[in-house]
Amino acid sequence: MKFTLQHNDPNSKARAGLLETDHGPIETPIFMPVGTAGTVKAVKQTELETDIKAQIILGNTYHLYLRPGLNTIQNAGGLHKFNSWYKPLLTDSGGYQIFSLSDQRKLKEEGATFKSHIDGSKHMFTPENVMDTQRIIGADIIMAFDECTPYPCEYNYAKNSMGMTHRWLDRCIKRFNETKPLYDYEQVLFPIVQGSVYKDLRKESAEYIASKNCFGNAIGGLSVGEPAEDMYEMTGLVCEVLPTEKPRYLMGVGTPANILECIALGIDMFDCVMPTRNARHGLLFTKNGLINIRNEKWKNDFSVIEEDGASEVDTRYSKAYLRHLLVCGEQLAAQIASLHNLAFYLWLVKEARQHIIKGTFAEWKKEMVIKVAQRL
RNA sequence: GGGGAUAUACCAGAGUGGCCAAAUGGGACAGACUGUAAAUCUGUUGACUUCGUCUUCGGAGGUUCGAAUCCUCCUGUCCCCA
Repeated sequence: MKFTLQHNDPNSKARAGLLETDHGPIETPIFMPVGTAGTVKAVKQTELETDIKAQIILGNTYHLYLRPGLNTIQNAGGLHKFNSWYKPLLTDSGGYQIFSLSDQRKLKEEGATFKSHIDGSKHMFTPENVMDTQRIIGADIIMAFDECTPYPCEYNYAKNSMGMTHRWLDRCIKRFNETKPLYDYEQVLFPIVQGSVYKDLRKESAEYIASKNCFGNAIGGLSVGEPAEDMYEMTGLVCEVLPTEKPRYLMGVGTPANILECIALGIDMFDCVMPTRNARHGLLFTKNGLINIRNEKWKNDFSVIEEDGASEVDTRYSKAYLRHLLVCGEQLAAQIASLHNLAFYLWLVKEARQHIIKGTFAEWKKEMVIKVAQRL
């Protein structure tokens, strides 16, 4: 695997790069659609390739481990073969589920014990078995096992948690280095910076993570409810510390404006459920702002979803029709809206990349962050 | 023609003397959603300027300190028997 920095924006920390994997190239900055259970909800793989032009998607260790289970994934020959997605894959480690399923798990130095959200059965995740599991799933990029701290988070809790995440990282790296890919392509490990919203912790964590010299680095524990200003401050601070020549992945972010702001701070990779989940709930992202397509005002608006939209669905269907489908609870609504939102997100980062290459990113971004946050 | 049942807010449907501006569903209208326990969740849904006040439970009248609830008549709907 190889990461090449291609351009630096003259007026910000934004950069354009190329990440080359055995499953194909990824042009950064990039947005990675979330496909937790081996599927980007409501979107077919064909559509991911042709309509959305996704270059990499996510999977989740916790969910895939519980269902269908590792035997099935291994028998399939890994997740790429199982879900017929032959472009790059990234798996999250289950660290986020320590946060989101916090009432169903217990944390110890050894690892985390979970009660399955599906059947209540008990399971233990350790840095070692999470590495093994991600070998079996076979994502191109795998994530270290960490604790994603909640917000707000007491300083002492954040500090102790960060310490454990660091110790877990050492164990992840050890296990990762002791094992080999099960399939015939390379896998790389990204460690995760933690430290909540505390500058000294973030700096310490970033330095620790950087010292491990992994292929790329991630920032976690943000976009969990803190003010956007805190998220930007922490991201900026961490990007100052993380090595320039390696890809930086900001986990779980975010809104279109969040993404643009963080590209400007030097982030290369993003993922977020927002475009897909909000699509299913009727919120559309467009280059001119947000549309709650369920609102009555679209009932008789037969204009297309987005005139110069990035997806085929944008000019094929009217707002009134998509609203109708959503109000009726029709599955096609989720499909159209998800295609639209994801295509917009991919368009956004592609556009950002082109502006970085042209050197016009900063001014373009300034206008866009306002436009995309407007309510239509 | 005879007998019986029923009428409640946008719809369905509880409520059978005060705790009822009226349960619960649905619908409608709005909001939330950031490494997905989410095709989920929350709020509003008689009027007025909040506390509160006023007008509502087919219609008209009556009983009562007090009525969606009891009585009388009227109107509508449904069922059974001829």
